[in-house]
Amino acid sequence: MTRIEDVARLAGVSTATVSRALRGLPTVSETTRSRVLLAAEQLDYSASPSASRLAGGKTGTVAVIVPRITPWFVGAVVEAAEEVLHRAGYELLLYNIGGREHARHRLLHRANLPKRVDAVMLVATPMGADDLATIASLALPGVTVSSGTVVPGWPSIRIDDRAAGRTATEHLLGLGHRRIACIWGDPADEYAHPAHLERRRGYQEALNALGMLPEPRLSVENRADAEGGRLATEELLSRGDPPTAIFASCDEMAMGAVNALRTAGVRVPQEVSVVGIDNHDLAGAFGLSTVAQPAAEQGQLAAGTLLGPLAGRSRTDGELTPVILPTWLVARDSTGPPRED
Amino acid sequence: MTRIEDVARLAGVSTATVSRALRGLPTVSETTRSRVLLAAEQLDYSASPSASRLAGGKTGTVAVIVPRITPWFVGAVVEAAEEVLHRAGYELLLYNIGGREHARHRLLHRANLPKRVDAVMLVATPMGADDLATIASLALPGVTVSSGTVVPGWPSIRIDDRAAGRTATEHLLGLGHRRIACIWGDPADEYAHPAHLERRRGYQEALNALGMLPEPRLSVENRADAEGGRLATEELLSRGDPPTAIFASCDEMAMGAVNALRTAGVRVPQEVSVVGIDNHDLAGAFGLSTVAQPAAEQGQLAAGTLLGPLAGRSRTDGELTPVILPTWLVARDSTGPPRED
DNA sequence: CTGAAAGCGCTTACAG
DNA sequence: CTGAAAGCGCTTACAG
Repeated sequence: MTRIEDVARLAGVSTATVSRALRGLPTVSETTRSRVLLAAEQLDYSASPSASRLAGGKTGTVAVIVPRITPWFVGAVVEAAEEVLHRAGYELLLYNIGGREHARHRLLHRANLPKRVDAVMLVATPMGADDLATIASLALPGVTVSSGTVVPGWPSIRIDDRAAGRTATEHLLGLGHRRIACIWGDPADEYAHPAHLERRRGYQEALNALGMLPEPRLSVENRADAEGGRLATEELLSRGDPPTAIFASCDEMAMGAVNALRTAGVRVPQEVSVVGIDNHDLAGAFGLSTVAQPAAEQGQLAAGTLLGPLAGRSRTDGELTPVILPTWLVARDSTGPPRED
Repeated sequence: MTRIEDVARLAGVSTATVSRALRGLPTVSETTRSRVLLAAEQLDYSASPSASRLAGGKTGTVAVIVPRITPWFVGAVVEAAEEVLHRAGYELLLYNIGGREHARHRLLHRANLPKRVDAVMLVATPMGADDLATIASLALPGVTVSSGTVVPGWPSIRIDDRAAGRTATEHLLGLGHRRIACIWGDPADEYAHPAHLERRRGYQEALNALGMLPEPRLSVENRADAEGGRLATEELLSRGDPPTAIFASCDEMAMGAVNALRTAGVRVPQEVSVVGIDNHDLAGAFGLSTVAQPAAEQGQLAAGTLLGPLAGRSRTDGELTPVILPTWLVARDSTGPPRED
């Protein structure tokens, strides 16, 4: 491994000058800089990250914290953020804290985040009060993406989940449906993502706006995935007097619902319509009507937000208004007018 | 930030002893160790990674290289590997080299991987001869997961893609189909993943075994996602004299195929059967028949494989037989006997 | 614009 | 089993 000293010797300058020249600091004459660059090139030199970090105090790394990796939304956000970050020369340390309490605890208490990274990005990861306090004590810059909870001092990027729920429900109402069920995800445990709750609230608001009251028996809660959607829908069907339409709080659940209906011999959308939220990668192939949210844009924006603080620019400490990205209806084949009885 | 010296002072020992005690080295008396542990606890001390790396030469980090993050298989592998790695105390640096040639080049030539990580995991990322030579010159331990190409000296974990293609096709043949189309992914560019080619070969072999010859007009190539499956299927339908069954080289394409068929008014499986490969997360909700492969297991195994070299144990340099995991048929609702004409 | 020197916070022979 | 000291390879005031 060639060291900075080798480059300094070859270029005939001090190591301090090599360091400055290679990092593009302005206090180096052009002729010196080019000499250094040439020498570094010849020796195929690049600085040791560990040494730079120890001496400079910056890690050039950001921690991306996710609750899972496989869900479509998480993957899309991380993928987009990764590109922005790497393009800007930063590394991405991935932490999946999942449902595993010890993983969350280890990350927050033992991982020593401030010594490992310069910034943190929280994707779809709600935090309890305890965790929020811990994070605040880290004094790292950060950003949250669709995380339900807001970290004081960090920008937040998200959609308006309640509005998305309203849009989905209004789509069904507009088609003429009046018996609309809601299947929604994530039971209310400590780390449940509030998005589903919000979306359900949107559903209720849309009904209320028409003077309707959501029927408790038309509301079923289950896991926020396809399997949960299937189970919730089976439960719904077992209760008798089925709805003419189902609003699901995410596309995975909606797909499970469509599957359960077809399995039960119920035609979609002729007998029952289904609408979800997200515009999952496979929603198109599924023919699923949904309310789309821009996932990649959220990842890009979030990463972009970090670039300033990473470069040392302290954030404008003004009040941080959340960035709320638009959602929009994408009507496909899983919704239609209710059957004429 | 408390430093090792603070702990040493409080415990009344040297920093060398603190370092040894905290890392669990055997050359420390139990009474000393517990004194050190207590002091570290009191001061909430944990070693600075940068300093440890610089002094010790180990990064405690592994690079996970992927071609994308959103595909189901990649996410499932990374998720499983992440858990094993973090549990063992290692960090995970994520590199998405995507289709971006400059990302691949930067990672291999500029990122200085040996100074950043102790090991590398290649997920579903085939490499050209040039890249292989570069990787070999890095002299890092590593492992490949379903990457098509094998890196000399690295274990490889994968499935038998050709056998999977055969199994899928034999399923259709067993149902009585004789006009079976193949839609398959990834055109043959330099970085195309060979899995699709192999799976298609399995399809051909299955036909050959029955004395049949694959018809060129029943074979269509397109992108390895739902959209590509849709387009390939539309092309197939436009050629007239359609098949009674379609084998798709991955589930995403299969879902796109089912969608294209339904959109064209063709019932699945009554008029045309569709089978994929992977057992994608949503294949169940989709009712898709498929040949399943164990993704999480591949991630776990791969991460486990790295643990030895990471701990300093040099690999048994014997010949590395690839670990080939089993695949199995999961018949759902998208396949059935051909229509009686 | 440039250099000498100190220092970042650990780990590792080496010696005892 | 333990410690003093050197060293890992950079960056950063400080001085000029």
